[in-house]
Amino acid sequence: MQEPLIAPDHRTADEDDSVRRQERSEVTKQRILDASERLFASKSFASVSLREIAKAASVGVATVNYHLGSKDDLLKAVFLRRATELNRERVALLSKSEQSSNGSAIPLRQIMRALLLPGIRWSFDQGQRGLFIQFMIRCQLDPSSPLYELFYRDVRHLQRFVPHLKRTLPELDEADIHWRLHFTLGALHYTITDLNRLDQVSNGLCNTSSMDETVERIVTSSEAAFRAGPFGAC
Amino acid sequence: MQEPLIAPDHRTADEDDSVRRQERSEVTKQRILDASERLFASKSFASVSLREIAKAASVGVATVNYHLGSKDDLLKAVFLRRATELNRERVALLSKSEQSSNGSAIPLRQIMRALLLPGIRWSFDQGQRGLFIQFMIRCQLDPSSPLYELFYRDVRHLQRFVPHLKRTLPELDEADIHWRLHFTLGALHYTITDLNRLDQVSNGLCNTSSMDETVERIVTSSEAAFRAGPFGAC
DNA sequence: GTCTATAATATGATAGAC
DNA sequence: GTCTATCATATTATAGAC
Repeated sequence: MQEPLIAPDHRTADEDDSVRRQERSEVTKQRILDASERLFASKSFASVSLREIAKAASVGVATVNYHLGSKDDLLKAVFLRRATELNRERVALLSKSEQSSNGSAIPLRQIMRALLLPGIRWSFDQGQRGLFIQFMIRCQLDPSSPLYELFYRDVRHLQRFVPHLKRTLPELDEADIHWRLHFTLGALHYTITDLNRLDQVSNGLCNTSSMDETVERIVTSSEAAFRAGPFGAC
Repeated sequence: MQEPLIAPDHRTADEDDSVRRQERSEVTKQRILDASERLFASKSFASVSLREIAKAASVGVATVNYHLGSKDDLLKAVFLRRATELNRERVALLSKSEQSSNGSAIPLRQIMRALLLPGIRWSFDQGQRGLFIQFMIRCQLDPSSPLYELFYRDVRHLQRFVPHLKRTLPELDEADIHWRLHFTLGALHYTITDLNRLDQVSNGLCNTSSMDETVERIVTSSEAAFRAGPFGAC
């Protein structure tokens, strides 16, 4: 796993060979993960076969097993390769806003943007990130996926948003905030996985191809939902 | 398929037998559909096997095929048994509001309730309806399900809401309305399929066991999102 | 490391007895 | 109508050659 600590100029010809082979191996592994990500994004976990994956990655079936173990392990590897990255982006945006507000409450719009922008941005990515985020959200709703439980543990980064929302909206209690956070995430997930349906329902009236417009629209909508005063008072 | 038009008292003993057998057959078919609904609600389409279904319905594998045909046909039958019912409920609530408002615009809260109440109500149903709505939403997001395309055609009942929203909120243009309808449906779907996650994230702080509270909260939140003024103007 | 070949098992669908 | 038995096929996983 670890690169040997010997300086390159002290390597023998055999050692050089070994390093080159390791690099080639890593490339193959990533190619398998890429192919898996692509397939899992467009089909449910159970309906993708290892043979399909092997074919898409241009390797033999055994190579998949060699690098990534069982099918369940493969799925976890696909997930783990990028999962934390998204949450890190969210929290990074939140921290940046925290710093620039110099000790006073973060404006609601900035909190919403930190929560929503990374997911939307990834979903508009034409490359692997766009595929990944679809795969990720689909797995969350697929109870037959081995990741299902994993998601339920991954809630800490969301909880980081709560104290900031409380401070910015002191008239809301914590339950209010959690409920609206939930509805906001619903809008986000539906937007990421099913923007085509909006196209369909609206007969192409909505411009779903602009990332900036999509972000501004969902941020505006979510902000308004949060501003709706405490629950009992209406 | 059709019940014979002969009056019961003119039936021979053989005909009575035939009718009884038909009824028993229908019961078996419904039992298979119930079992399928239950399994598809908790696992993805591809990961449920016909053998599991047969076992759950206490029939042989061949009986499933006899009554429902192929696996794809079975899924469609499970779907069709209840699919239109939900949309009918929505449109019925909308029509009722239309009548009671006597020619003037329907209050926004009533429109939201017509859109959201049936789905939430079904999801709180302890029986088969609660299972069905989970199955339905999951299939919508599962591109390997044979129903995937079907959903994209099923948009007319949603479009019925648009003119009413336009009339109630004349400051919004049609694109605004479609976008917010989209976000509202996202919140709804996420609430139906993943209310447990809210429990988890909020550490049990939110009372997710009350249907009335859930409805009022999502209606309040969606109403506020629709009231957020036209998109360009903020 | 990567392949081909194969083992062990599971699946959807159907034939045929009752 | 419903069952058991079976077909043809597909699957995951692994053994063994190179």
